[in-house]
Amino acid sequence: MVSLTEENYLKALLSLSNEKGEVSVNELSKHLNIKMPTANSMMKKLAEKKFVIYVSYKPLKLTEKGKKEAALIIRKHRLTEMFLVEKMGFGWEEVHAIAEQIEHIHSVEFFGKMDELLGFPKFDPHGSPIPDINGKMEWLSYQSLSNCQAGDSVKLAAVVHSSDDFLKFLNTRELKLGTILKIKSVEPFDKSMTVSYGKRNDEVLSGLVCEKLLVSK
Amino acid sequence: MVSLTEENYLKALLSLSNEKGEVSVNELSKHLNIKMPTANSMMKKLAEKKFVIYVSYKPLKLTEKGKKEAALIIRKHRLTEMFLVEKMGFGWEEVHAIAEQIEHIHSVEFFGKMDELLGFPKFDPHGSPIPDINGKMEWLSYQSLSNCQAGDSVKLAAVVHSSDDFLKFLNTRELKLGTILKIKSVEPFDKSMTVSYGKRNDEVLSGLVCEKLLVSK
DNA sequence: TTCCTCTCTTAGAATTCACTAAGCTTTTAT
DNA sequence: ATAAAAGCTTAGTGAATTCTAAGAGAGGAA
Repeated sequence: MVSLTEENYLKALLSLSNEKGEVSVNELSKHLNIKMPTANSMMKKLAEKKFVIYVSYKPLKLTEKGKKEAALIIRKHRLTEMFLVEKMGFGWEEVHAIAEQIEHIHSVEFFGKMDELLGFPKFDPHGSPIPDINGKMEWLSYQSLSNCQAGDSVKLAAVVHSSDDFLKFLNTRELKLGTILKIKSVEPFDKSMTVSYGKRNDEVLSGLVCEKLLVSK
Repeated sequence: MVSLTEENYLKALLSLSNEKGEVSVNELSKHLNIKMPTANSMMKKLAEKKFVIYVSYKPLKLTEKGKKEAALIIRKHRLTEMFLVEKMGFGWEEVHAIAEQIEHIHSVEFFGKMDELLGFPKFDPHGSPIPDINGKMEWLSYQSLSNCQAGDSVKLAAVVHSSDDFLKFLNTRELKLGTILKIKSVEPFDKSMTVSYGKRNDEVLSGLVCEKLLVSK
């Protein structure tokens, strides 16, 4: 049995996992807005339950069991986001907070039905991959728009760490997943880019925005 | 702020309210599967929050504030049940357990959208009335099938205390809300009834079943 | 190397919500 | 009317999750 609180810790651990799959207690506690000692004792608890490998003064690692558990929660979150957008008419900037709650619902049938009604989607409304029922997730091979050059023509495939405000900003610029961006120029000073897409010509995107846009060629 | 636990107590109090609007601590604790002292101390807490009128050794009463709060939770529950049946393809016997969890989601927009997509339904899949956004609920004027007589022709309008098993039983007999029942005879000994409806003639319904079927004329 | 700082851990306490045991009040039955 | 039964309350406990305060370890700078 995994409590709601434990689920949130597991999800955070997976999101924060770097290439090494390691997360510091410090990072974790900041991400969850809790104090370090709280995170620390929870890690001992999750270690007892074999979700986490905990060694004093060492970074945290999810076990395979922990990764799967976390991926299944992320699956529920992303399926929900997709359902809210596709079947209920919400905007992509509105769904995170609701999915954050619904991801904790215990009902295989409920999420199975969502999956089916959506036609077994592979990605959520923000372009993030939806793990399958076994917790397997395709890792994205997208790159940041920041790493592209003038002259490149790329497709907007996903957004990262998408806050509501950032998504609303993208709405005002009519930037949606699938949009083809032609990079006119890159300003070396602040990494801002001038791009054209759809009916819009020579829109300027700040370096910060470009970093958060993931594209494929 | 009302916790998930408090919400469950409030909902139970409203469901158990009799004509007088009174509920005993004993009833409450049995209904929620908790021990009496636990219910008792929660009642003191809810009394402090002005949801309940608590007087030692006297039955419990919801305040107007408490009734509204409870009705809004029941609203979320019943809207969810309707959504699961109408928009997601669940059977009426499958939705209670899921709605029991989703009713605690905090999002006005989420339930507003459900309501809209459903066309502002007045009743849930079991025939129970859905309270409006202000917590106002139309009280049903239906009567139990048990109170009808041979010769009566009535419409199945709702089911009470509908356990999954009871609803599955109704499925096997093709008994749905809206079905017109013609009462052929009533067995005085055990109150069982012989009824005809749709393509079925002379089906026998036990007294227990008849009690749980609410009908209109 | 030694010290400073950042990070991590331990200890102790608060809150919420559950329990058992035992005492008190009200109702019911004789 | 009184005793037994049923229901209600108080008191003390425990688990889960959070916190603050303070001590312990690790890494970098001089």
